[in-house]
Amino acid sequence: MPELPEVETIRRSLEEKVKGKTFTGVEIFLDKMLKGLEPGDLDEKFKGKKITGIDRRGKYLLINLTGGVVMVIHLRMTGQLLYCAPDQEKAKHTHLVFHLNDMYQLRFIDQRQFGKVHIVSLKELGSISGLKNLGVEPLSDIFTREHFKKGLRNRRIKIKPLLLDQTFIAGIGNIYADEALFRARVNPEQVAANINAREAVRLYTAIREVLLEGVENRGTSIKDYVDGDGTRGSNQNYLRVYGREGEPCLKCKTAIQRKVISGRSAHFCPKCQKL
DNA sequence: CGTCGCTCCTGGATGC
DNA sequence: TGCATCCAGGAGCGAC
Repeated sequence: MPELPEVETIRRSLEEKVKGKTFTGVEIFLDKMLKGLEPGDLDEKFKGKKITGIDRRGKYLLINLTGGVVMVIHLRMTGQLLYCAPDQEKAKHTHLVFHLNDMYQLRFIDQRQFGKVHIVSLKELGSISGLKNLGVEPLSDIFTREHFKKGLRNRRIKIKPLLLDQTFIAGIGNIYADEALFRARVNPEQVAANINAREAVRLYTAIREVLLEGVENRGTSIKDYVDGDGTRGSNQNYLRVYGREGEPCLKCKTAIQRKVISGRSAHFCPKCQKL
């Protein structure tokens, strides 16, 4: 579910609520969702730690605590992280409840149970392989046209699965990949190395645009996604290809196609995005 | 190393 | 209505 714009929206909405607050305890309803916190290190690693800020890397949320402790959270497909009043009814699939000293709670909810919360010391951060191997942040200054063009060189993989590869670029998921490819008029099955300079620049620009607009619209809420306050985003109203199979292309009226590429559904206009 | 297919789950939509 | 099947926004893992 949540891709870069959604995770960034959650980060912003949560940070203003919990920054400066202190954790007082945790309730664990499903063991496997929480990693790195044994009953023995509850006090040392968690209780009494104050939240100093929240960062984002790719689709990971990093909640920084005093004492060099970090909560690393990945929401995968259906995860939610909600700041809740204590009397708010517990939603189905609430697996972890973190208690704060303002009596409010940070709740981790995840229908499909693919998400994960790690509580680690700074020196253990490197043991989270997905985080360690993340690629460039697409909205940062070091992600340049040249950086992107270079990354395509010699890659025999199709461009769509490459965009989804988090070690290539961090934070793009299925929705924004399809939207970026449509705007750049690049076919999702195009082999990365065969993308020419002009197309590469278009795709580079499109990636930044769709992600930035996604953040401005506070994320894409198709099914489960809400921010830290439980508020839905509005970017689903502006999607041009994702979820529009059979509907007319907004540019040429050709029916949008859906095709499984590398195990993921890709949505594209067969006329505007010729191979 | 690069690429691909399978897998972890629940539940909503669809088909018979 | 009941039941089976397919599908979903992600990514780690083993196989080749």
